Amino acid sequence: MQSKRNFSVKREAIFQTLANTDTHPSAEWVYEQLKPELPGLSLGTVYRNLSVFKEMGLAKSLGVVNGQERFDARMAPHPHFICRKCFAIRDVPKGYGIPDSKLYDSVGMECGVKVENHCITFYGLCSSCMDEE
Amino acid sequence: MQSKRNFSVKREAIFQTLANTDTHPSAEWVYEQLKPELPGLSLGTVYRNLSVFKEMGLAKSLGVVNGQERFDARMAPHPHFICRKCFAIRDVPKGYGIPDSKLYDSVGMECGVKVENHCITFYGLCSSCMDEE
DNA sequence: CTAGGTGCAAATTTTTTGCACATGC
DNA sequence: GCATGTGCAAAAAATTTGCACCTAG
Repeated sequence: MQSKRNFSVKREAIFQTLANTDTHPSAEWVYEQLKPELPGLSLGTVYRNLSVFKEMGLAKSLGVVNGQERFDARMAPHPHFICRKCFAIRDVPKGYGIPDSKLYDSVGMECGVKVENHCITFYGLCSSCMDEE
Repeated sequence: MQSKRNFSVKREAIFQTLANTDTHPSAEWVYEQLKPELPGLSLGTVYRNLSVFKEMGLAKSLGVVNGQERFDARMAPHPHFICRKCFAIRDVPKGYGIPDSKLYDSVGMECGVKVENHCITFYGLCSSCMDEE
């Protein structure tokens, strides 16, 4: 039985896990979440499917945080906040960031490159970690 | 004999290599640059010293690009451009990016966090890689 | 049957670390 | 001599990959 998206059961489960969390998880985290539900799942499969999602444009990498690559299925560009202590990642509402759509052209002109994308990340302390200080 | 900064000869050489390039290099790149000049140098020493510079606030990490961490000794915050094909990193003049210094407070308020830092990265194709397409 | 998906473990790659030795003061 | 720095190689950690099997259509 496959989903409407024609994903295998496991691929669909991995995608849903990624899509239904706001933790911007690592492969390991997705794997731990799904292990109770899908005892046969293997970590390599999670890695492989996350790569598939990236290629299909269904997910993007937020980069390596504390040694692990983190993923996001919210494809609309928006800034992120990363806690330097617990490495939680939160979405920052769009609007805090680059406002002008002509900026890609300006930067491209200025640097002699073709800008296709950008990302904005704020760093600091999340509320839980602030309390502990 | 040590430098005015009281660095060991090798530490100073590693720092100068980092400070005098605009390639935003990886540890490996610094190591390869210095090997002819310092045949006894070991890669572990480069990694250790780059960590030291980060702790001292003399360098910062630009994150992991194509599997390797990249470093920058220009501490003034400024955006970067990363080529998705050859992974070259270029500085983007400050001014292309977040203009308002109160933004940290706004984001902090909005998200319930303490913002201490940010980074802006543009992605696309550098001029060499554009020519090859 | 065929193509795509998966488990498993080994391999790869980058970075870190332990420890003995070296160096500068 | 002492504290710091370093070479070397092993270890650690994350990710990728080869290959046999398995499952859906």
